[in-house]
Formats: sequence, C-alpha cells, structure tokens
Amino acid sequence: MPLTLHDTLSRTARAITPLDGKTLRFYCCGPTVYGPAHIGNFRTFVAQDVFRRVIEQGGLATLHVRNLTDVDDKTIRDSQKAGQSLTDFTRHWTEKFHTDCAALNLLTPHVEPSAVAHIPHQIRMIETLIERGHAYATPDGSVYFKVASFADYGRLSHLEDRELKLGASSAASATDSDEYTKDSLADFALWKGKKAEDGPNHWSSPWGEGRPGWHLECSAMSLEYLGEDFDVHGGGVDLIFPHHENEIAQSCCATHGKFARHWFHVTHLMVDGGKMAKTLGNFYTLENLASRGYSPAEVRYVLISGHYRTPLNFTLHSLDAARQALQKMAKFDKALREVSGLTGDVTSDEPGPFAAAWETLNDDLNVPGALGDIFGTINKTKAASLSKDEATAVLKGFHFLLRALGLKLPVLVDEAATEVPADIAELAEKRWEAKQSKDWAAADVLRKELDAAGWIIKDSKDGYQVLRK
RNA sequence: GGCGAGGUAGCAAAGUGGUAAUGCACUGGUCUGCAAAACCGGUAUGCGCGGGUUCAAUUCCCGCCCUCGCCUCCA
Repeated sequence: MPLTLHDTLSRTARAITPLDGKTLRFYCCGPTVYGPAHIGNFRTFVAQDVFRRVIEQGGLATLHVRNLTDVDDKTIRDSQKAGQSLTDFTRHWTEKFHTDCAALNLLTPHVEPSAVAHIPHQIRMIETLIERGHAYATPDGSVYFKVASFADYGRLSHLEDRELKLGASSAASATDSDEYTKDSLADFALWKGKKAEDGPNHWSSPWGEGRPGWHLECSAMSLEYLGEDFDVHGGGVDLIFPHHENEIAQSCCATHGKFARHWFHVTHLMVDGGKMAKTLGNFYTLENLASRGYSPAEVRYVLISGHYRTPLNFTLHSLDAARQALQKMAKFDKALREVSGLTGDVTSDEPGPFAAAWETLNDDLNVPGALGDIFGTINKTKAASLSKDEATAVLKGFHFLLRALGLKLPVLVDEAATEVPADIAELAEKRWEAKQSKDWAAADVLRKELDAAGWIIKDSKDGYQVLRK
C-alpha cells in the first residue's frame, strides 16, 4: 500500500515511490538557528517525521536531509547583538533545537548539513549559473539570479500571471542601495557583497568578500547529498514563494536534473484562532509549555491531531485533551500487556487489527482520521476476553501504528510515583480506618478534606491509593 | 487586488451523492457504603449564508459572507 501524498506543484495526490526503487530521498528545509524554535516550526518538522515513519513502516529505506540555516541576515544580526561569534551563537541554538527535537521524538535526519560549512559548494553553483547565463555580478560584489532566464519561474507558486516585479514589499525595499543594482526587482541574490553591518562574517569569492544568499544553500546542499533528482522536498507553506520557487530556478538552471519530483508543504499552525505572536502572549515553545506542566509528547499529539494541509488551531485546552487521549491509549496498552504477558518494546511489521487506521494514514497522511480509527478499534476491543495470542496480535498492531505516528505512551497517572505529604497520608489513613469500621459519615468528611486539599482517594478491595486531583 | 487554504456539535477534528468517525468536556446507567476507575448508553434532523443540479447534497455547480496564509529572504 503505497503512501499517496498531495503534491503542491501538480495539486494532486500522487503515490510516493522512490526514483531508484528502494530508498526514498527527501530534503526538508530546516530551522534558522537564531532563537528557540516555536511549536509552529515544530508542526512542520513533526509532519515530516510522520511522513518518514510511514514510509519506513511501509518497508522502504529513507535518506532524509534537513539543513541548518546558520548564516543569513538574522543569525548575523543577532549574533552581533549578543556579542558572540556567528559560530558560537548558532551552535547554541542548534543544540537547543536538537534537544527539542529529541523531546518530540523526531527521528534524526541522516544528514544535517550546515549552510556555513558549504560555502564552496554554493560558490561553485553560482559560477555555473553565471557561465550558463542565468546569473550576473553587480559592481557592489553581489550576484543575482536572472529570473527572466528561467521560463518555468512561478510554476510552483502559480504566480506566473502575476507581475512579480510590482510586489508591494519590493517597492518598499527599492530604497535599499543594493536593490538598485539588480536588472529586475524579481531577481534575487545568490551572493551578497560585504557590508559593514555584517561585521566579520564574510567569505572570499570570485566576486570579492561577501556571503551566500539564503535560497542558494538548499540547492547546493540537496545537490551534494541527494543529487540532481530526488523524490520529495518539504517545508512550511510560507516557503513555497519565494524560497522553493527560487530553489527550483537555481537547481534546474545549474544542473540538467529536474530537482524535486514531489512537493510536500505543511500548513501553518494557528493559536487561539489567530496568528502566534509574542505581543499576543501566545508564542509557545516547548520550554514554556513545559513550565505550564505539558509534556513534549502531549505537544506532539496536538501537532499531529489536525491534517497537515488544514490550519490547526492550537489551544492549551487541546493539550489537556491530548493528555487524556494518551492516557486512554496507555490504559489500553496496559490491559493488553496483562493478557498477552508481553513486556518492554513491542515491534511488528504489520498493523493487524489496525489495518483501517494504517490505510487511512497512507491516504495523504490523514493522521486525525487514523487516530479516529485507532480509537474505534480500541473501543471495540475487550482485552479481558481475548486469548493470549489474540491480545499479542492486537498489541503488536497497536504498536505498529504508534511507531508510525511517533507516539510514546505516558506512564499511567495511577502508576506514577507520587510523593504524598505526611499530613495528607495521615488523613488518608484515618479515613481508611473509619471506612474499615463502617463509620461512613466520618469517612466522607475526611474524603472531603482531602478533596479540598487537592487529593483524591481511590479504593480497591484491599487498600487505597492517594492521587493528586 | 492576485494566488492558495479553510468555515462540521461546548472545544478540537475526520469524512461522505443517500441523511454525520474520533478525542476532550458534559450527561444517564451498571458497579461501589459513597466515590474513583472500568464498562454500557446519550448529546450536530445538522455540516458559514443564499440559490441551482439531482429521486437524494453537508458532500457537485454558481454567487455571497467570514477566517487564515503568501504576494522577495517567515516552518
């Protein structure tokens, strides 16, 4: 059952098959490492992670490349503001990014190339583009891509009918001195000549000291690690134009290949029904959600709970719902383990009773639909009435899906080690004694006291548990 | 203005030419001294609004309203 995925370029769902028949090669635009990534950034990376997991669970190998943008306007500006070298500054934020990725259970890309470490590759590509008449140098030491030289420009973003050079933003930036040197306002920078505000961040090139333009790094590094033609290229929807449009132009003009065969774009996350912004106080990172008591696993669940091409409205309440949903899964897992006797990691090559969910997942990565199917199967499965073999089969299928979604089950609330303060423990013990002597009135008073203090009592046949409310 | 995505129960979110998955929340019951947990149920005659096509539309077509994104360096 091959995965079908919507392709931005053709605007159709197409089966994902590897060009070489065995390894699916894909490139994802990674983060600009100049600050903490927010949950909106992670929606894209998590969606790409599910994509990779579904491909791998389906039996194919993958070659996943995701770059680090560690030389651009923002990294240069903010490193200087922080009084740090570009290297030290971006290393810090790269490490933070990796920590967050691990917390979200994201598989590590096979290659994670750094832009600043591939400047020679970028220079070589610029030389080729100039040789072929697709780029030109200007007196200030910059090099621009000549958009008019590439007939297909605008195909991905479907802006071919638009007068690109009349864009509002470029009109506003026309006062920028180096904009004057371009032949056309639509042309974009491949190499930026050295400027005073860049400080020590400049490199030698045939056109003098300077630094690479942003779009170029992805073309140069995908060529280096994936070749002229590869299977899938992904990123957030905001990258369709101009970033991916420019990548296509650079790569197709610098090589004889067709570049990416399939474009995979993830729609933006919304927060509380609108845009996430620091001024609105809804700018969330894993760190500040953790300080509110939410785990990365809960964040991941919320991020995958909407289809990747539909705007997802993130709220704190949705994190509460995710927590309960994960608890429900963990209880199901526990019940099956008790019957099957299985412990530790459970692996499987097939979805078993969860075939419907697996099929849904392979239909354009319909994660919310698959979650619905999973709960449907959970709800109709009576673990206690299954034989050991049956329970084993269900558990294996369940974990096949969990692995495809990258979900790790939480420790059940009942089983989490909870420190009970001495005074609470004392009240609970008194209540138990009252209950044993069938003094229901006294027992209820004590239960209410505990409840007011934020604790609940859970009785069983021969004892009780004190749990946080 | 152009291009794109979306408007489904209190919240979140799938889906379909034949009358609406799922999670949370709420709620009835079984169980329990009472609870909790668990289990069995209930909760949109309705899918932005108005037309049209059809035996039948939430699902197709047309128009409108609203939200969000992009329109040169934002995942």
